[in-house]
Amino acid sequence: MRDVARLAGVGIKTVSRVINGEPNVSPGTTERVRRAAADLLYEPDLHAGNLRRADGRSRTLGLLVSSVANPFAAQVHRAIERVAIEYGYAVLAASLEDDPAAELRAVTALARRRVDGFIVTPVRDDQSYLRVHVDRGTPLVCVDRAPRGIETDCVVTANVDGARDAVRHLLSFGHRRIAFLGDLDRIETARLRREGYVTELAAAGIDVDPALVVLGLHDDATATAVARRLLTLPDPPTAIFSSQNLITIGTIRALQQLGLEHKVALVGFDDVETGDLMKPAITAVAQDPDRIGRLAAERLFAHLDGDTSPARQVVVPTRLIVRGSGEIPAPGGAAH
Amino acid sequence: MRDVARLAGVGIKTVSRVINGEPNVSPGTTERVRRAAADLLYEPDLHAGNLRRADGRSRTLGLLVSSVANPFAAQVHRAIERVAIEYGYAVLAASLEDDPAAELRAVTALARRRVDGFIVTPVRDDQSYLRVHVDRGTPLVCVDRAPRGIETDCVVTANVDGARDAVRHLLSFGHRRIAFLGDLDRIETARLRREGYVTELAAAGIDVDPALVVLGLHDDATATAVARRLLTLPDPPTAIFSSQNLITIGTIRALQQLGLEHKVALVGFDDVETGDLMKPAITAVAQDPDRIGRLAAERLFAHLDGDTSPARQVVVPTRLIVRGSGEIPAPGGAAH
DNA sequence: CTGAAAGCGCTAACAA
DNA sequence: TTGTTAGCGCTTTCAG
Repeated sequence: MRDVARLAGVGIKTVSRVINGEPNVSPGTTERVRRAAADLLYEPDLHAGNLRRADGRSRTLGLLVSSVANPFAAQVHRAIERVAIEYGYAVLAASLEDDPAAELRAVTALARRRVDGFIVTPVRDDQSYLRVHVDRGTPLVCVDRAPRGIETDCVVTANVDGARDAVRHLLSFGHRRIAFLGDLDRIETARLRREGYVTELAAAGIDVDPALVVLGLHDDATATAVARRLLTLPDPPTAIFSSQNLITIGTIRALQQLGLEHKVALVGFDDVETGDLMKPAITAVAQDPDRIGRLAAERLFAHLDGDTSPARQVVVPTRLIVRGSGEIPAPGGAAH
Repeated sequence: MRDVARLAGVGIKTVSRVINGEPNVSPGTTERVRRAAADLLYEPDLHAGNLRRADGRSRTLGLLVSSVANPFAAQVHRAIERVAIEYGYAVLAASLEDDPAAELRAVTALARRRVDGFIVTPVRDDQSYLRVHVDRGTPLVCVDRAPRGIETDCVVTANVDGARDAVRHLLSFGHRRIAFLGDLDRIETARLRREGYVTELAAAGIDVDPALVVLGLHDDATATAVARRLLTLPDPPTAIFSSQNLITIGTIRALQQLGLEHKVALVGFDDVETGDLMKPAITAVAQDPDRIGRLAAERLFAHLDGDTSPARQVVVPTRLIVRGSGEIPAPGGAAH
């Protein structure tokens, strides 16, 4: 910057003014400074400026997700990035892979890089440790899962309602024996979807058969094995509600292996891309990652802009996509 | 930091030493400083330190990809992140959406944040503008596409060979009329895959029928329309090579709509997730995003560690996944 | 083993 | 409209 000032024949502060578009610089001077900066390929150091700048903003925000490679998280990420760019922000993203220790490490790493705000998918039992950062003026918005131990804005999918929709849909095709294949129960979304399943069955006056409920699934291979076991039970389910993408894929594989894909109904939570290309096409409860990401980012920037309204939870509705696999009627069961 | 020093009853430099794990601090002092830092919830400011630190490293690297939401790019991203974490690095990612202007904007945004290195998927015709950064000591590695106008390390998929494999596979099932559905020709990977298609046909003594080659496809809806048109030609192709994920999906849809999915062979470049669940299951030339990302990151850190070996291009081989759609023989054609 | 002083690149506050 | 001085939080250098 000093070099630019020297080359332009001005003081260093004038360069600063031009760089930051501050007023009270004559057009001629502005032009000379610009030219000098271009000649020297000068690139201002944002972080150096922040050290002294009144707002001290790094114009960078931190995002913690399950994995940047997870399609749902990646779409949320993209939506956040779109909003961030509008505000001149860059995004530092970190993958947690559902590891509580990783959550802590990532927050520290981002805090040391002085991100202006956090968007976090909670993994730990307790997010109260984040209060320090919020109190210091680094706002926090949670996505996909509600935080615990701290009151903060949060944007989540309508997990319970979505699951109820799925189960109600299956019930309407006469199913009474509906299996539930769920993820690790310590994951909030998994718990809520199971809750929706139980609630909707109860509302229909059906007792949950524990033999048809399997939790703790986390990958498609295990899901396939479990689905195969359920489907070869003496009294098998006539329909399956799979509560997560990989589980749905594993279940489809099991159905195909047993030649049951046109006999046993299936509704998955979280849409399977290319689900419309399978036979039968997959009926699914689709989430709206784009909207979730956008809303989360907007809440974050609202806080950065000084909004101090109380914490609120935004619930983004799901959409049932009817494509075939969920409309297979129960054998001998009541019609639609 | 001053507060921590005061609370611990030591000088500010001693705090710095403890924080950075420098030697020559007595265990007792170290402990007092640690405790004071914990009490005050002190979090060192990485950027402030870099201002004076000899290596001036922000321990942050910049990644430019087509889109963080693109499954291929997201997997590359995750692989890079894994290596980055080993080195104590965080990743600033930006989506370019194949927009040349976005490439420039993103590089500037990251340069101002003083990333220590760039991993870039080139979009523009020319990357020579990046030489400034390289000369200043910010290494650059390109992924997925080769850079132009600058010599730098680069990790890419074996596009030509992969395409040749696909076409050779189809030829071996007696096909002579093989259609090519390609992306925008200005995208390097699209061009190379077409080149592989042309080369392999030529090697088999077959002239390319221009009516069977369609370029400029970028989404599945257009691909569906184009595939339908080709398949309803008076003299339609007996096999299709689709050169990109979305195009493959669009082509499958067209085949299904026309009831031709078991009649016309299909091989796609870039594996379709859940391709094994379709009927027929989709034969594909799979890329290896994990390896690509890992290798790119390793090259970058090698440079950061002082490696000054000349620029080299690393080509990551593809793998043909045989699943069914690619093994449909040509009608009346020679057998396998 | 420890601390004081200088300065990294920049902006705030003020003076000219 | 412009420049000067101080200082952001930290590390370097060097003296104890």
